[in-house]
Amino acid sequence: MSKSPTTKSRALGKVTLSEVAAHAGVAPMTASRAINQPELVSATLRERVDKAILELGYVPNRAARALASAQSKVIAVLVPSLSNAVFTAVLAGIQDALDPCNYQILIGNTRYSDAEEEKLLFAYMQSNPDGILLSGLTHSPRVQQMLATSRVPVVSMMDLSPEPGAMSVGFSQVDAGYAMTRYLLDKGRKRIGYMAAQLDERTLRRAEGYRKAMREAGLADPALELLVPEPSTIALGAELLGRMLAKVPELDAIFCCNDDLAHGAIFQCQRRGISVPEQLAIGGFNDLPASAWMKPSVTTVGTPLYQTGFEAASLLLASIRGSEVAAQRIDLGFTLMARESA
Amino acid sequence: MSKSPTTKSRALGKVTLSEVAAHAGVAPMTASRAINQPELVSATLRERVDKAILELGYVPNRAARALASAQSKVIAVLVPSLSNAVFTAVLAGIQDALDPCNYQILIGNTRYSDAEEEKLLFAYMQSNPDGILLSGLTHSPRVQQMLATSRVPVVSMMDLSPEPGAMSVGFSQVDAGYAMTRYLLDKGRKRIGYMAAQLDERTLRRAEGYRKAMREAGLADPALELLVPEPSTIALGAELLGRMLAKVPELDAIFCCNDDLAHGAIFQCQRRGISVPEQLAIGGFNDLPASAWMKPSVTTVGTPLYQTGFEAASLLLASIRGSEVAAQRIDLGFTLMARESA
DNA sequence: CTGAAAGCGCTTACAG
DNA sequence: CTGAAAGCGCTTACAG
Repeated sequence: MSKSPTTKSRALGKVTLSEVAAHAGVAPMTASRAINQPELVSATLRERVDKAILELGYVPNRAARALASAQSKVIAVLVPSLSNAVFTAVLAGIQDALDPCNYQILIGNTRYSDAEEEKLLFAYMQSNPDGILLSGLTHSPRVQQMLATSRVPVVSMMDLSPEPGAMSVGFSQVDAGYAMTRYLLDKGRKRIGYMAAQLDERTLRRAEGYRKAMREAGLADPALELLVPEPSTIALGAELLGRMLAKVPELDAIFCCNDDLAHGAIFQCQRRGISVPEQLAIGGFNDLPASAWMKPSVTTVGTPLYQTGFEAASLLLASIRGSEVAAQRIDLGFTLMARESA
Repeated sequence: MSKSPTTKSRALGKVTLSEVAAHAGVAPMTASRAINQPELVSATLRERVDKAILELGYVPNRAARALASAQSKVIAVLVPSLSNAVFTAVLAGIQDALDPCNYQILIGNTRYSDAEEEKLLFAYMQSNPDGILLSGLTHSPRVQQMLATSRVPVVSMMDLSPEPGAMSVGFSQVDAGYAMTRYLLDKGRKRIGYMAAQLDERTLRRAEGYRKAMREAGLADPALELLVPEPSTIALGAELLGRMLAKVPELDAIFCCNDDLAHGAIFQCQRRGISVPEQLAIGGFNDLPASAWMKPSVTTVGTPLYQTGFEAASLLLASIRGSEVAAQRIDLGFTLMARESA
């Protein structure tokens, strides 16, 4: 009550629920109900409490509520990158799905690193999240263990889990890789290269699809693959185009594991005077905004990014609420966007 | 102690500090110290506690700690967009600066909306953040009021505050807008258009710089400006190029308020057979990755995105720690990148 | 260096 | 519909 403001007290010095209650002439419990379950409070008292809140400028203390209720109202989201437009699109979907529910979203950027993912997950676990959204299917043993121990609902995004109990939302990366390769094959291309960076699990699964299609066509050749661990950028796409051509001069098509690489490869072709698609067909992945507008426009695989985030968050919400979860595994599919570059 | 696991108890059912302490044969206080200030605990006890933590799989409860210590170890960051590469670059800098300090970062996407900003800030205030990072200088009265009431340290990013006490990190948007216009003028261009989207405060300040330069050159003409409120995209850049040209056929240069618009405008020129920069010079803003690689490469203004985030977070940290904050206003400058498009 | 007591600001679980 | 009691899991502020 009478703490001198200069004394370093352990309290925040902010307005508390009790003060609101006192101001409104009710018990703290009633003030709490007026805020969280107003329908259980008589109109008169509810108004008195609302007035007190406004007059005092009351801001609820989330930590206290979390501690008392054992519910954090926190959802943790782990994505491998924020600079990659792919994941910001997924995040937009998540935000929209979660927006009405008043959850606090913890966004963690793992930077494609298992160690970072472990660190972030451990940090987030301390907030007792009500649910977790993860990118991809494969995680380190320690991450798997933390998840198993906590028994928090988890939804995986961007690929489909083969495990029966697991919740996942996305599409088959293998099938999508296969589809693009098949498309290039159908266009009559024979020497089709696969160019990939980052080497995350999705990139590798697209490579599987590529190999399957090439094998079926009797055109498989390891020399056609160029996979590097560096982060995927336009600059890298430009560089890899050069290396690819040096390795396989008779190349007639390239499937880039994503659009950044494809854009870089196309810019490089323009600088070298290689005509796309006449001399070299180029396919990308994810259909980033520039792909539709570049000249030549980029043939690529349209993927349900926003929707993946939206559906994954919705599934997680349903699971948190304990309602019967219809589909544990939501296949959103993909679309081959045939344009000018291939 | 003996709660049946089927009973819905108010507790989380997780291992607590007290259990760790009991397991290690010490008081809870000692276990707490072993975790937070290990140097104050004897080696023997420290090891016993560490062992107990491992064996029990203890995860600290952040809410309890926050409540008891009146310190949240949370920093809230509000950015107007996540799909815009500008802000993800800023975020990367923030993450790197904050990484060693074990803060939890709350990333809020205001979507360029004052209402959203208010909503997010109010939600974040409930977590009692130790500090706040804001984008831009201008905010709604309610946001200003929340900030003032809370007395939480705030650092503004992306522009320089004229207010003496305020902390800000960025560069002068007006000066940068002026510099690009001056550059086009120096190239001998006369009918220089300004094309802008979103109409956020930065876009408007760049417009001020543009107008100043045009006025000084005696070439100012309101007809040369095309400002629209829609979000900035490549598609919009392509569309605005058309509208601009229809309005001012003799246009010989365009300053686009950002690179997305510039890319769209250039793609549109390529589709219409307009040569850049011969017939039309095009300048952009922010130096996104594609700008260096496109053909023609894009003349633009390089801005210290990552650094802004890094320095802003560092300044905030210093302010939270109460150390003498050297510069309240950090001007990181900008760089005109002269390339092929202008 | 170690610990017993009290309290942070809420909500749960009961009563009435 | 309203409220008094107890407790969530930690840390502060004191003692020893």
